[in-house]
Amino acid sequence: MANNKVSMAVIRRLPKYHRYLKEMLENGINRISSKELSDVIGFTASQIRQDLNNFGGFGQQGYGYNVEDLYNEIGQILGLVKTYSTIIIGAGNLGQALANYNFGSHGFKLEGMFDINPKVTGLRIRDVEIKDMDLLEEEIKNKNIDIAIICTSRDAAQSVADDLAKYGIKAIWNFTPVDLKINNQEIIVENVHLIDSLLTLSYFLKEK
Amino acid sequence: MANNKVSMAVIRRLPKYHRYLKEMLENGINRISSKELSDVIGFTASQIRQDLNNFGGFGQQGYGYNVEDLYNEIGQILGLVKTYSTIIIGAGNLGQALANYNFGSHGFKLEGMFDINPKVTGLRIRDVEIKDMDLLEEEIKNKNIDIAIICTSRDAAQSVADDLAKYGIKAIWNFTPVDLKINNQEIIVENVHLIDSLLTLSYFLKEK
DNA sequence: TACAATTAGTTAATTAATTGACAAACAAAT
DNA sequence: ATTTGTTTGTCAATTAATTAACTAATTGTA
Repeated sequence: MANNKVSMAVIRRLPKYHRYLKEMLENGINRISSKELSDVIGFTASQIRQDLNNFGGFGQQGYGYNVEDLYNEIGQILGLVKTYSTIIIGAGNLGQALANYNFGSHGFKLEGMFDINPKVTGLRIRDVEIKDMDLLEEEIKNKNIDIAIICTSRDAAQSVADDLAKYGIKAIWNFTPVDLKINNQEIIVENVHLIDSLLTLSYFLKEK
Repeated sequence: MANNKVSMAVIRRLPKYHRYLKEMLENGINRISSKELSDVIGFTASQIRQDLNNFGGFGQQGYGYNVEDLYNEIGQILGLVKTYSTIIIGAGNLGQALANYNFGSHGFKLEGMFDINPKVTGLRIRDVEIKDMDLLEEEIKNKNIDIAIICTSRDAAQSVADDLAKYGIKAIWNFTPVDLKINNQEIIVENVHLIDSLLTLSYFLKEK
């Protein structure tokens, strides 16, 4: 399973499956067919079966899928079996908001926050101290940080990303309106680009 | 131009064109070919030409595209010609962070913030007072609000969205981990789903 | 136990998206 | 004025993604 390359379109649907299955689990539903899942999630039943079969046959003919098993399988596929250590670079409004966001429940532990601004360094958000950027390298190496969340200004973003790459970060979750260029193909970069999302909304609003 | 239905894939690339063209404009570049744009933006030159031709022939053979004109054309397509009035529902960490985010520069004006929590109502963020939810209907109607940004808890999201629809909102930018169900097809809903983005990152991290 | 109903997995068909190719238009140089 | 090189817009070809159809396994029921 997962032998041939799975398309990006499929991968980006997985979190949605995961979300809906969790909800069903919480509601005590323990069995679901692709048809029923289709009705609530909005993908076609055929697509759901295709998607899941990229990773293996999790269902059973005549029965459907066991909700708990499928939820766990998808969690495994998404890598939610271990805890990832994260840091936030840039402790402005967005950085602080993300620090307060409850990613911990999904297995992402916030190990540190960094900023150059002396007005915020020393402050603590949810028991995590905001440290000066000078301590970044040491922290990444000592605590073996997996994921850096970049919430700096647009101008600082690329240079911070270069440093992170140098210090051995494994993944970058980027909230700045910049497409980060990282030479090392081993490093995962996921961009959020909030403005792009807002402009897409704006496009459709104008169309009406 | 823009006669036949433009695909979602194309529309979601427009903000990226807009971003890169703005940067070029700021750097004093006033002429660009699809080939050159391809090199910096990462789409193929063919795709760029196809994308732009969904909306009209903005270029000229032998010359390329005028950066300023193209930037303005895409801005127009994205609806960035008028100012949209927005409100934020849910003035917790994320709501406050978004209030401080500089969307104003793109033509989105924050007209109000709302929360049920008396600990935050009355506070002011960037000159915008956080009001009680009781005043939501009045504000939307009086100030003719275009876009509501939902930053409430997961549990409150759908009920807030139902109210917004009732009060005549035109678009919803949703930051809660819920797929909002709005019957009125005229209302635009754009979901951000930060967790989905993080889980996608997690997937690729696990793959390594 | 037999039979009808259900449903996953899989292959085929269809549709959508991307890439390639090329003629016509234009710019720049001689 | 002519020629050469560039580059778009567009059509065709290709590739990717989605949907439909079908088979075989299993469930539930009589």
